[in-house]
Amino acid sequence: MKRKVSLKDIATEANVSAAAVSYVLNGQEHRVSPDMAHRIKTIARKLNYRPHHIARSLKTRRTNTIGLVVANISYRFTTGITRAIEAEAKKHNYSVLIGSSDEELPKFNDLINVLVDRDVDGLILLPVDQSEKEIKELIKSDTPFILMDRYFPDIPTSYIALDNYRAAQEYVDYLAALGHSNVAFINYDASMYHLRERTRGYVDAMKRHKLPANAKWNKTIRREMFDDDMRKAIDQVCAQPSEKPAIIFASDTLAIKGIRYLNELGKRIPEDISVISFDESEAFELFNCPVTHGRQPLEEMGRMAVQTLIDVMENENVNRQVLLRSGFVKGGSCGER
Amino acid sequence: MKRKVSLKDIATEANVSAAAVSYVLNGQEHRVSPDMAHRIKTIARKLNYRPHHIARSLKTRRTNTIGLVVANISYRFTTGITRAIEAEAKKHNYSVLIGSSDEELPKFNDLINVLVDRDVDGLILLPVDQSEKEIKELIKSDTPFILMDRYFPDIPTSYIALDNYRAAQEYVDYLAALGHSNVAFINYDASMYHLRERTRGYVDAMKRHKLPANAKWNKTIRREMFDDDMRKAIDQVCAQPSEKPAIIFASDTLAIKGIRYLNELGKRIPEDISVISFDESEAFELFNCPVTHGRQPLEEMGRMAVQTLIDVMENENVNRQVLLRSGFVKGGSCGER
DNA sequence: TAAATTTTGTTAATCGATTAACTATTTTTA
DNA sequence: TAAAAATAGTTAATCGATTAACAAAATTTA
Repeated sequence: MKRKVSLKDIATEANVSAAAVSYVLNGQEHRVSPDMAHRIKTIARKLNYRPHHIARSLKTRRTNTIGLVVANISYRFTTGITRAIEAEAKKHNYSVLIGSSDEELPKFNDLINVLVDRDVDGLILLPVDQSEKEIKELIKSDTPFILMDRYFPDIPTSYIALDNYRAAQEYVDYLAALGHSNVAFINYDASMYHLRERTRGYVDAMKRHKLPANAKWNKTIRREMFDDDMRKAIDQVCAQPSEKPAIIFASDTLAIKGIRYLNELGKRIPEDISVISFDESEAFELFNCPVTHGRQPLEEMGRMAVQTLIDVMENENVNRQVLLRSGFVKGGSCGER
Repeated sequence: MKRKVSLKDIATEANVSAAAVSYVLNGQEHRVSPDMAHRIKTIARKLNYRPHHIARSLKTRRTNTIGLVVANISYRFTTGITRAIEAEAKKHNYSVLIGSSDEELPKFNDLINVLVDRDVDGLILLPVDQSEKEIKELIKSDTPFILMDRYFPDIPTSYIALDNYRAAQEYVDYLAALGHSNVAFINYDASMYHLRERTRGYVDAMKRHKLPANAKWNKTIRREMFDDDMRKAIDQVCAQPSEKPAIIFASDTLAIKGIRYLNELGKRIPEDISVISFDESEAFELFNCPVTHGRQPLEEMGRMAVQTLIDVMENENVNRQVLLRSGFVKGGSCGER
């Protein structure tokens, strides 16, 4: 690649010092005469000057880059949130470096190190299960960061997340209002707080409606026994000799697998069973019945994440916790129509 | 953030010059005595030295970063290829900066400029429709880059893509072998070469089988009239008073929309009509019939893309064109079983 | 009018690492 | 043993931009 035009080239051409050029090109015009400012800007444009970020960063200690560690690049949530974050970052003149932890702690750590090594100015993290220790280390290291989608209530960090507790309650309320009294909840058995909040919301809402939320209805799936556990859970829910049941799936992956098994069993949705999924999925597109599901306010999350991170970067003691309300898309999978 | 440990800190502590430290830490150990090399490495480890990429880049003019411009971050193809590229890039000690053009030419140009401004060492591009001019400019600018998935046969660039011509023929052959003689092809009307190759493959294969590939069967959809054109195309295909037809959709988005409309029409797949999709989609997951589709060799594409780009970066006159063979996943949407 | 202030610049150090060019010492070769 | 070569380092310039500190000239103030 050819060498680019440098500040000095402009300075030479304009017969002034490099400092003057730097001032003019960085909003410090008032330090030189209007004439000179104009001359420099004209020449810069003529030579098609592009500032050399690297050199600037070396001096300013800022790279105008933020690091984003997502849980898995192929989640639907990821693509949406990435897009929103990049858009907002661009507005503030930041680029985004993305890494995917694939939900694995070692990769998560690696990525943080790589990004910090690359001198990102700050980090937006979707922490993986069991990463509390790492997050605490990160606080100590003085690296500006915020958590997103997932967080640890006991660790005082800034975060932007969904109000999962509230969303879960709303789903139960919705099903209860439709006359359901047998509402199952199928969740991963992960220790992640945002997932536990979903279960807590379910349980509390069921109690409030005086409906059962015991082990018969409140199910967990181990990732390493995904298929088996899912089958067992659904078999048990369907075995209850009572009125038409409903299942709330705590994630899209759970919903897809669950609905597939319900299909295998010949259960019709919503005639034989109602279904709600916490997240949406492309897989619902061609399903014979539109699936009622939550909708994460991705744009808003992305926007707030970037804005909050910038605040944190600019002011060490910013500490902001945001819980956003989930949207709710009524399909037909609860027999709505 | 705290100041990091610098080369100089190590030099001071070890009582040697910074140059010596630099040599030792960059595989030039032979320039100093084993003793000293050992002492320096010990101290570097003790102080937890992390090289300052920015400073290094300023001097070496390399950032060890490659830029990737995808067509749309939410395509399934994108997530897969991104993952593959990042993995391979990491092996070669490169980071990846990603941008999404959303199939829009102005965004595509912007992104290239942003990435070049950020001093990426090279670019992997999925060019958008009508971007020939920009690609030619890029060649002139001496920026190392390769094209991926899409390319322009008249522009001498390196590229990694699918053999779309061949894949389309294979689908026709497959349908013909199943006894189909009415095979429709539904494609976008875009001018992009990789899409035209799909149509060309279809037409040539139909001719070879002495089957009709005229306007009745060979359909195009305008993006700006997507729904209308799709309905018309499918209505016409279904209106042909003849035996059971088949449709090959030239992309997953076309397939999803098409299958939805077939559903609306009450057409059963594969009883009333056979369907093949060029690309796979998550949306097929919950469809009542597994959809027969192509499968792009993502890992291989990503690997070859990074390797080729590195070759191009290291050696100006590398010019490599690679056409990979698509995979083929037989579902049941052609009445296979 | 003299002092103080503002305007309009410049100079030079600096960020952290790389590397060509050099020196001094030791070892090898002929 | 003298010359050549290898070994073991160091010095100092450099990458491109930023910015504190300075200085000369012009303008304002008292």
